[in-house]
Amino acid sequence: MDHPETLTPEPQPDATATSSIQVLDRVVRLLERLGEAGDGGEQLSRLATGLGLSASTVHRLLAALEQHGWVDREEATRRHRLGTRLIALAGRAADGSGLRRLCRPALLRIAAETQETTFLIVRSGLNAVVVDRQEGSYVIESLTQGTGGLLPLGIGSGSLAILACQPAAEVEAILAANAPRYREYGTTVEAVRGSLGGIREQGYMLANGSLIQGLSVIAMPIRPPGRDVTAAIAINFITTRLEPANRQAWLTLLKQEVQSIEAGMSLPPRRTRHSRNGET
Amino acid sequence: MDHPETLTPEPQPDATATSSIQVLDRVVRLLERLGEAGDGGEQLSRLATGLGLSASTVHRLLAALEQHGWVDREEATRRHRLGTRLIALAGRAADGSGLRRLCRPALLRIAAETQETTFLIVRSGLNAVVVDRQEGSYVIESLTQGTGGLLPLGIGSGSLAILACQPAAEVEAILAANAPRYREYGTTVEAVRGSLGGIREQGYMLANGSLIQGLSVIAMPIRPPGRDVTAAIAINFITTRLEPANRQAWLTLLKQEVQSIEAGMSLPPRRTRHSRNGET
DNA sequence: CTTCTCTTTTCCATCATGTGGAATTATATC
DNA sequence: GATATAATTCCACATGATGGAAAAGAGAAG
Repeated sequence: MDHPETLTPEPQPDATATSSIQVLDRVVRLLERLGEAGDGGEQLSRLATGLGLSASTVHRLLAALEQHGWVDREEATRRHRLGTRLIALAGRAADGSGLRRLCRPALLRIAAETQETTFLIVRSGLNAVVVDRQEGSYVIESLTQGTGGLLPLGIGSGSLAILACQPAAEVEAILAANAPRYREYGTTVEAVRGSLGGIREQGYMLANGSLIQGLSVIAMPIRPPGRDVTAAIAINFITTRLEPANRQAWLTLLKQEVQSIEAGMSLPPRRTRHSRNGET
Repeated sequence: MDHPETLTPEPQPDATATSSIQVLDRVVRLLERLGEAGDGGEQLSRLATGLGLSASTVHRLLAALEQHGWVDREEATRRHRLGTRLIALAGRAADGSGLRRLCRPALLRIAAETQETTFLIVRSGLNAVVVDRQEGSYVIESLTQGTGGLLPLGIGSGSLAILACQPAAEVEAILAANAPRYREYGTTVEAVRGSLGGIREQGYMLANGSLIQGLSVIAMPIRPPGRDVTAAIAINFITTRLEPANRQAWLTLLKQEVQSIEAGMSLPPRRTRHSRNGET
């Protein structure tokens, strides 16, 4: 039960969510660290020290993960990176709720109409994740998130729109938990909390270069009748391109599309009677 | 009679790759099964029987996965589905190799020029995965794969283009391994093998409605100077829109873009030491 | 409301399973 | 070629994952 580590300064002060299954926790931390590695990938020894695990353990984990395609290994450099199989898994995850499929036509229409890049954003615990993205003609790649992009709830307009629609108690919990991260983005809990009221009243978030210089965003939460709000659609504009004249038109368009999506979700969760009778 | 306890066929059906870590294997199988579940998600008991595991084990696994955001749970229906966190992880996986970032501008240009939907496809073990996708004006959603789409190597034009560029020995191994799956797609090992020669000669794959009725595809492998070929770009056309007059133009355009990508990859960080010590 | 059935969750004794140190082999650096 | 560093294999050990049993919930039917 004791860990007589000689060189490890701290056992694990980080304590990223620890569940009842040790291996799993380690695998998750391992993959997350791999995700942070740059293009070159990461080498075993570095991962081992970074995670505070023995090289043999990391080696075993990596080998197992590689067998499942969750980790790819460049033979030449002997470096590891996240495996392509994860991409396939995530594709299913994105389709799983049906939300992406449901929203894609709307994203397409909005992107086509506004000529701007449009996003579908979904809550993921304390974060917001870009689930789908539709390019407009004006590409502002470097400033915006790609599919799979992750931001703390409260950072980014779509993220704010989602946060604003959570129950009050949960909002506070989220704010508290994310507080340390806000600093990284140059904002504070107070500032974030301050934005929420307006969003709730108006039903949308309008950012005029407030998060990123020169980038304006219109974001609107998707509020399915019965269920929780966990998604939003956001349109990114180069600030100079979002003229007041257009703004109202885009808001109307967005509102319209969102309502149509919500209508599509109002069908009650399909009740599945277990009629499966394959094996006996 | 309800409990299929009578047989307990095999503790390990061994159908899927089994690594040295039992929990991991189970988690992978669990997630994959969740991925196959429809929009409604899957319930614990069904997962348990489907995987041949005890309910308590599955419960523990699900709880742990949920803590990490890898599984989402709809409280109302008590059903489980793949978690949104996986989407974020996959985003990093897709960016990890730098390939997606490198290719996106090309995808954008091609999609803009041809007005058709364009794909970046990457090898993932025995499969090919859609890593990125750019919509054109003509949306043919239902026929084509979304991001994360998975097909066996050999099925689909991009997939074929990648397969054609693998070393001969590996091609045969892949064909043999995928043979059972080809049948599901209405083709055979021989047919697939037959297509490869032409691709190698021409340097691209042109499908005129051969895989899917009415859908034509031009696909070209990305062949980085030193490394293995693991990616391809594909353009999907409604067959009637791919006129012979345009075909050559699109091929030229594609070739040009691919070459530019290859040029961008030609600066690998590490030099490749030539220590042949393979299997003998 | 009561009863019955099916599903999910908790508990716990058991031992299979994953663990890390040490030894070995491969690879990079000088 | 020599040295240093990283990757891999081996192994005895006890930690941590396991499944059965039983409790707690959730519906459905009477």
